[in-house]
Amino acid sequence: MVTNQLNGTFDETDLRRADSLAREVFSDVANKWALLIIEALGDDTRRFTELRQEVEGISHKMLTQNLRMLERNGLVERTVHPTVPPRVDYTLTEAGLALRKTVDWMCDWTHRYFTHIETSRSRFDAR
Amino acid sequence: MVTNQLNGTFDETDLRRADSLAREVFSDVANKWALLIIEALGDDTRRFTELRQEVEGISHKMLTQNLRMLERNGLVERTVHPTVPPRVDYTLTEAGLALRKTVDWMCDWTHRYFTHIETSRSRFDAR
DNA sequence: CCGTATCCGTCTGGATACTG
DNA sequence: CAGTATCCAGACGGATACGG
Repeated sequence: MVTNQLNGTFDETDLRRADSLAREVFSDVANKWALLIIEALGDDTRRFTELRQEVEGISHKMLTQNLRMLERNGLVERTVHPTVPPRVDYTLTEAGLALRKTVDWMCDWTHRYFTHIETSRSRFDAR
Repeated sequence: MVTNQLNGTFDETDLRRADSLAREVFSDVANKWALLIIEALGDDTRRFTELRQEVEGISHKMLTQNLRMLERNGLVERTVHPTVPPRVDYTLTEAGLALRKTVDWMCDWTHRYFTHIETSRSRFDAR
């Protein structure tokens, strides 16, 4: 489980609280769109429509939904400019940036094991 | 996008192939159950039923499904012992172990930003 | 013990239309 | 431009049963 990384600075109930939260956040964040959005945000500030273009194949609905979720968990900051037409900027918070590092590593991994994956797939599919 | 990590040792078509594969693998792997299974496997060898217990809440079906997927992508090795009753062992491959490191980091992250996330959530939910 | 197949409700997620 | 609401097809995922 996700809790075997916990160090022992909490008491019993805190531990259980941390546990269930960790599990919740993990379920929230460990999904395709969320991670792709985080990756797309990078170090910059992005507008809604920019993100929509950069995260290929994402629908309007999924984008708002995931952005709300990321905002709720404190990974993304949303700033609304009261102009006409409205302009909304999204930026990664410090926590978001930290998580992005791990997403970067996942991307690295994908490319490092590119060949391995490809051959393993065709070997598997050959049955 | 996931491709901005590519270094230039491929030609045009290879690049596009690597791109779409990366995207595919990313979609496969970036899901709750897959990551929890990888985390549960750890450095050891696990049997089907052991995994079923360790990954809390996973159903029989989801476990087999994800294990097949991980096997196909070369993250998990499956060895069948021809005994009665049958015994099947699952182990992370080198690629799997490498990916597990990033999952570990994600878990670390969850705990490091525990407080931040919690306060951000209650702040958000207060509206 | 491990795996596959089937059934069937639930939820996801896309398309569309409408507000500020 | 950004966001919300509604509708609905199709995928997901759990329960169950059966086979090796």
